[in-house]
Amino acid sequence: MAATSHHHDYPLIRKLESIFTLTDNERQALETLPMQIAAIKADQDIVREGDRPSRSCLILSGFACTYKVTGDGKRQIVSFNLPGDIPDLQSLHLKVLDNSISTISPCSVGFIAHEALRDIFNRHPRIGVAFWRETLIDAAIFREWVLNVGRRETYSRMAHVFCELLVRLRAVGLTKDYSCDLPITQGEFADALGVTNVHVNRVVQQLRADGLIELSGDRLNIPDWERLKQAGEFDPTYLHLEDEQAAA
Amino acid sequence: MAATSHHHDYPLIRKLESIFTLTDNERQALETLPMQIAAIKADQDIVREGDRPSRSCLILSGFACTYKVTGDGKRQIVSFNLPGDIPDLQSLHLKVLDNSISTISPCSVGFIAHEALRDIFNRHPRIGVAFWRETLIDAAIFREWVLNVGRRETYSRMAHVFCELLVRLRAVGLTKDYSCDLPITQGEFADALGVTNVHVNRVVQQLRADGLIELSGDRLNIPDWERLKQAGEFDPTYLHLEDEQAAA
DNA sequence: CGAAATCTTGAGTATAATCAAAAACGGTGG
DNA sequence: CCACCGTTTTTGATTATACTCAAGATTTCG
Repeated sequence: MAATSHHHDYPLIRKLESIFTLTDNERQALETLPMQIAAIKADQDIVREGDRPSRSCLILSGFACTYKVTGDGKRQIVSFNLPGDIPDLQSLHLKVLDNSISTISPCSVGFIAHEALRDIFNRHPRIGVAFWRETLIDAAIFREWVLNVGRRETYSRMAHVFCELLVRLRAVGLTKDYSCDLPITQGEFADALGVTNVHVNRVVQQLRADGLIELSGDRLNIPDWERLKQAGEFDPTYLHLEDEQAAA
Repeated sequence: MAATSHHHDYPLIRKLESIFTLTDNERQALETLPMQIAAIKADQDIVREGDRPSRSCLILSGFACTYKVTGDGKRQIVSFNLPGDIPDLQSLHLKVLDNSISTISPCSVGFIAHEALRDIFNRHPRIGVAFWRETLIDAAIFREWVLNVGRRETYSRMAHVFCELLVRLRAVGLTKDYSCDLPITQGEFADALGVTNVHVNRVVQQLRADGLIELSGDRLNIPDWERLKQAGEFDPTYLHLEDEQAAA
């Protein structure tokens, strides 16, 4: 299930290009970044809290999540990881992982050795800065997540998460208008929002009844973006998308 | 109230030295990092959400916090900022601030121009990495905060915050055994934990009654560290302190 | 000393959790 | 294609946790 590959990763390069124009050298360095590609089934841990990885994982396709667990086994998802994300990039500088990362749907994942990352950062400092920036955006998402979980009621909280997911998916080209694939169960949303699956279900039904979302199976459609944004108090500034289009 | 200064900042240098040994050159560069020092009263914003700062602030003394606000004015503190912290270091690479930073107690703050930071990182790449690492630890603290707010009941949540504060203060030499100054009101804890001040009060009383904390005025003492740790499920791994002493 | 902020207490209410079970869905193998 | 199984979604009834509102006590600070 694993192969070494030297090839593009479009979602990642797309994200970087929204910040600055890559030189040919930089682009080529990224395209040939050595990467071990693996297909991973749904609901499998990619890395676990306590690991001391010597590589980081780039999500090539599929949905994953970063999570932590309390002593009595309650899971808290602290962010969803989408194609183009490198959810454990921090392990480059922090020896021990303080969170686990699991797939939500089947994923294709590229493992990049820390050595290769240090090497490309040395040779292309702007790429290093761009990757630092990515970790800063992750932190911004965590901050917003704290606000969401700490201070918004569940109705608004759910609306907010749907908005974030749509905007982030659009930034990597995985939406069609206001629709996207969303293989996230209500139980997983519960773990992300810090509530129970029963409660998520009731709130989802309200959102549906209010005409803010259409959610069935793996598919999300947002019939009224403005009202959903308003319900979730969603302001995409914290995602730091340079592309005004993507943020709108 | 502002003066330009070229001098040490012990808490910051101390934090960096816990990661690796500074060369004389590196140490000197840090000690002479140009910095505008300002004394700021309690409960003043240092920077505000939406700002586009051209400098970052280093907390030299006093307590501050990073916070965000919901549409209806509810505040969520996403982390406490202690001496040695640079809570808006991210503004070096993210143009727009997505959070505000306010003092909690009177603070001495050093403003460092982004230009000066870029310069020192160019000349001393290891310092750049060390600062990147600091932002990654901030992110780790946010993750733990999400878990705390999302999945722990208030009793445990409070215990956890007291543990985190003590360990972080110890790392910068601001504790004496298991005591420290803690100029944080119950209302501020409420904003940090996502509950009301009334509820914080009731839980603090329980923690006191159970002999886990002694809290009066600006002073915290922890009579039974082991039990408090247990109550808060506190594991300091996420703080990524290299110094085993500090983490214990 | 006096004003303002902070902490404390109480009573009633709202939000969400828990427990339990039924319905719907999705994928699998015969 | 259909029957079956496990998962996910849905519903209902009860309970727990934390909020709201309001007022009083205490502390802090000028």
